[in-house]
Amino acid sequence: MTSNKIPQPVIPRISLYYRVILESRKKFLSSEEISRVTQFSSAQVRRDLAYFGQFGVPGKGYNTRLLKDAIARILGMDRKWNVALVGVGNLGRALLSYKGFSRQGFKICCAFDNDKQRIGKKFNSIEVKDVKELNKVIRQKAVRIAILAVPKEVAQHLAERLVDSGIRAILNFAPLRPDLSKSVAILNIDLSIELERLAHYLSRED
Amino acid sequence: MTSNKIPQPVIPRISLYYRVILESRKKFLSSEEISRVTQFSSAQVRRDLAYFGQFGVPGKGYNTRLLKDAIARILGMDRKWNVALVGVGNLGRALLSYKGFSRQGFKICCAFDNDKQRIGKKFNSIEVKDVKELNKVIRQKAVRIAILAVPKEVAQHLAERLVDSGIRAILNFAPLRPDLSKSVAILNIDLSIELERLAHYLSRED
DNA sequence: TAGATTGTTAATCGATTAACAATC
DNA sequence: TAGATTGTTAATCGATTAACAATC
Repeated sequence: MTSNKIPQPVIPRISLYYRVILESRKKFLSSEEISRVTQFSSAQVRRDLAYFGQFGVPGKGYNTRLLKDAIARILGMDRKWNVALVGVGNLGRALLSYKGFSRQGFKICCAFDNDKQRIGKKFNSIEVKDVKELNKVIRQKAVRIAILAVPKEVAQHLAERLVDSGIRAILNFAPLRPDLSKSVAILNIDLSIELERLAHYLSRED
Repeated sequence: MTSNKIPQPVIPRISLYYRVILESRKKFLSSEEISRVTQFSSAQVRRDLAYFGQFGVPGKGYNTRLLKDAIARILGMDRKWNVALVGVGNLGRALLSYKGFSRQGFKICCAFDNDKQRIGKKFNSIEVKDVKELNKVIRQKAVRIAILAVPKEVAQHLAERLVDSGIRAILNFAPLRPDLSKSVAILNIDLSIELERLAHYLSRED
């Protein structure tokens, strides 16, 4: 029923459809209407949704309330997720203060650093713990998602410790791709690579 | 010579090869060696590089110094890039302080905000300017890359103003995809979508 | 019923890979 | 020369799209 042979790009697109639905006040939305807002073709909208079931009504479109619930379930947004944060530098603190996460059901429930200056301090009412306690705390709270915002030199090591602690999915901001068991999901947000893509684009221009 | 029909995923991979080359102390690197580090197949490494020319020596591999220079040229890393920052909230300040950018030739040369509390303040020796001056300053400095780190409510408007000011490439952190002329490159870093991908992955697991 | 829009299939497009002749 | 590795082609794989019968 769920993901049998779903193309990689489908889930991120479904997230975008979800936003459109959340913001719509209409009872029904057609694939054509979703297409207009997201810029994906209506055929793609229908195909993407059809991977997960039959949510539409021919001639009318998709019942917004039902589709919202269906997508929430697909994306795991029908529940709350605890998230562990490793690294409370500039970026880590920015993420701690970001209100958007909680609005979507993600709660940073613990934060770790190795810097004595930071340990014990509170940011956004989360107390920074010594990274030595990482394993203990994550196990105890049964956290499964982590955000890794540490220097590249320690990223591989800490990613491994996260997995040892029970983490199953990592959002990694270090400019290094940790090499982990294939059963752990890791998404790399690599700002240098994105900037290089832009620089390449401009270099071609002139 | 440059990009005629280069598949989208090529440039980000080339960025990763570039890192491997920068960190290698060997005179020659084979596609097989690059493959081992990056986890892309050696055929893919050769194919990707071949889009841009013939850099290798059959039987030996790629001359590291020559390949480094070639890729630097491809990625536009053979020069410096000025970058404008719009939005000096938590995330914007984190990006201002990030040392990694300058190491790669990107320099945040100006920063803008609409918050009186922030205007005039200096972060990392960059003075925050009133967003009203955005057009004037960006034109005058002839900046072509911008980082957009503002709330989603104002992202579309500010993206348009950036383009009006001469910006040709935008790294956007707002959870909204600005709709711009196709001739402007825009890359969206959308943390909500990435977290939803992870949540989806975990939801399938159990 | 007539009009609208879904869900799905087959055709197309785009990217990756395997294999190997060419070459150092 | 023998050994190694490139650059490239053809085959394969994966994702998107166009089209339309089914259906409300």
